[in-house]
Amino acid sequence: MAHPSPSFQPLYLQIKMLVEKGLEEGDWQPGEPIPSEAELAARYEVSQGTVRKAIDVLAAAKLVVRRQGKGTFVATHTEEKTAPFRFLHIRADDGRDETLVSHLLDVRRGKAGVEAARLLALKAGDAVIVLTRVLAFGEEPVIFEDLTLPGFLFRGLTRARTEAHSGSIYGFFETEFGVRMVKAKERLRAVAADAESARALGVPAGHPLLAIERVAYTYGERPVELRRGLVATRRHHYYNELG
Amino acid sequence: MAHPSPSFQPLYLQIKMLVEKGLEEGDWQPGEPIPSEAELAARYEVSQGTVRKAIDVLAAAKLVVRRQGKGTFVATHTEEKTAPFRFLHIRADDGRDETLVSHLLDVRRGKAGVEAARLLALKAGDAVIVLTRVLAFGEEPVIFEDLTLPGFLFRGLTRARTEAHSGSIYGFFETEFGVRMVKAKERLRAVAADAESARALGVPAGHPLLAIERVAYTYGERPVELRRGLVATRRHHYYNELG
DNA sequence: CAGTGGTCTAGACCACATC
DNA sequence: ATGTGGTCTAGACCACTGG
Repeated sequence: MAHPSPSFQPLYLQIKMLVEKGLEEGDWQPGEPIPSEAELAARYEVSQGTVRKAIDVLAAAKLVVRRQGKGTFVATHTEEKTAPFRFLHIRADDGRDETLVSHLLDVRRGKAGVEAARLLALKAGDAVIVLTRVLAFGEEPVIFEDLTLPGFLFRGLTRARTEAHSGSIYGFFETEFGVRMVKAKERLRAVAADAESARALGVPAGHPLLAIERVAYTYGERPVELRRGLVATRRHHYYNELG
Repeated sequence: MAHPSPSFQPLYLQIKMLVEKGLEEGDWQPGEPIPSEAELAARYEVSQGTVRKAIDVLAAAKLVVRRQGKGTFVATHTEEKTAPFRFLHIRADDGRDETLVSHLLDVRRGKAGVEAARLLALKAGDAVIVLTRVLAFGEEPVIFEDLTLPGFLFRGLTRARTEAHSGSIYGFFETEFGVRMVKAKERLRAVAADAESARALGVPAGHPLLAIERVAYTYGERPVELRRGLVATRRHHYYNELG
């Protein structure tokens, strides 16, 4: 049955928002299936084609994943098979995929400075947690980075719990804190290594490094992570495709 | 009328390939409309819905642009209104959009080295044209780059003709040589400025620069440009969104 | 086998642009 | 008024998955 049109937006976008709200509110967990198209069509009293268009949009934004014959699943960062490091754009020059190892250097609590507060939509002085780590590809340290997280979303995050978790850190955030990264914006610059980062990455002080500033977002464009990384681009590079 | 299914691929992908071939062969020029969905449906004897799905794919790949009420148009790099610099990811830190000025330093013909030949799918020694230029944002020189082009595609490219053209260089390639850039892959690194680039960009020798290597492609994944740029990230950065 | 997403059709109507 | 793309429906059938 049709809803003739008591609205401005097309029906399928309204349905999309309803399903998105369900995702946001945790009606279905990451990795689990959402209701079938037929069921959603019945529930919202629209045709299956309209539900399909709605889910097309969500799938394009990678909030859900379709699997023919099985169903539509809530996207997750924890699945080995598909893409455990969807947001990692650093690649080896020779194309090998080396094992990625994280060395956690520090976890501390603090207060947000004005800049971090602005980028994370907090107030200056709000509680934050800052992780510092080095990522090594194979044996070689390649990335030295800080992650700044809003304290109220990551209560109970400790060094031990973080180290206990294997796999991508976004998988950890997802399973342990229910925070799902959905989108990110990055700004890249070239900078000279200072003493600390030079030591961490095994390059001489003053060596050129690729600086990446990332703000990552959950549903509804809400920023939930600020990351500043320094990358030694000796045998690795940042890869990007432009369409 | 339906074609029951004498094939492996879905019908709409077959239609998509037919339309894409038309684009590739220049049946319709950049900026001009392709035939209406109804006409394509009649021509290929499929339903309009199937044509729509085919065009959806082409629109997602930005080969065409839909405009409601007007038609579907061949994408172009020459239109001021939409996005004259679709592939330029360098932005000012403060978000201003300064006028972009190109200073062409050199145009010369030469032979492809092994590396350039590999990336451009040529044979080493094949004729290439190399442009060298500086891009300035406002008054400030920001990018110093080389463009290496296959000679056989850009016959008659001269310094004078290049300078005569205003707007994006991809617009120039499109209108003057019929070469349309459709996609590109980039690799970014941090490097130290050598004497030449330091002079061109107004930074001290050894200053960290963002090095961007781009291979740009036309239809069918055919590489047609190799670009190596050095970016002074004093008050500018490389912007990227991750989905 | 039944259930899921994927394709395809035919037709109605809406929103927008142009004449 | 006409032509374009955009939405929506109802129903048929295909392709794939799993019990």
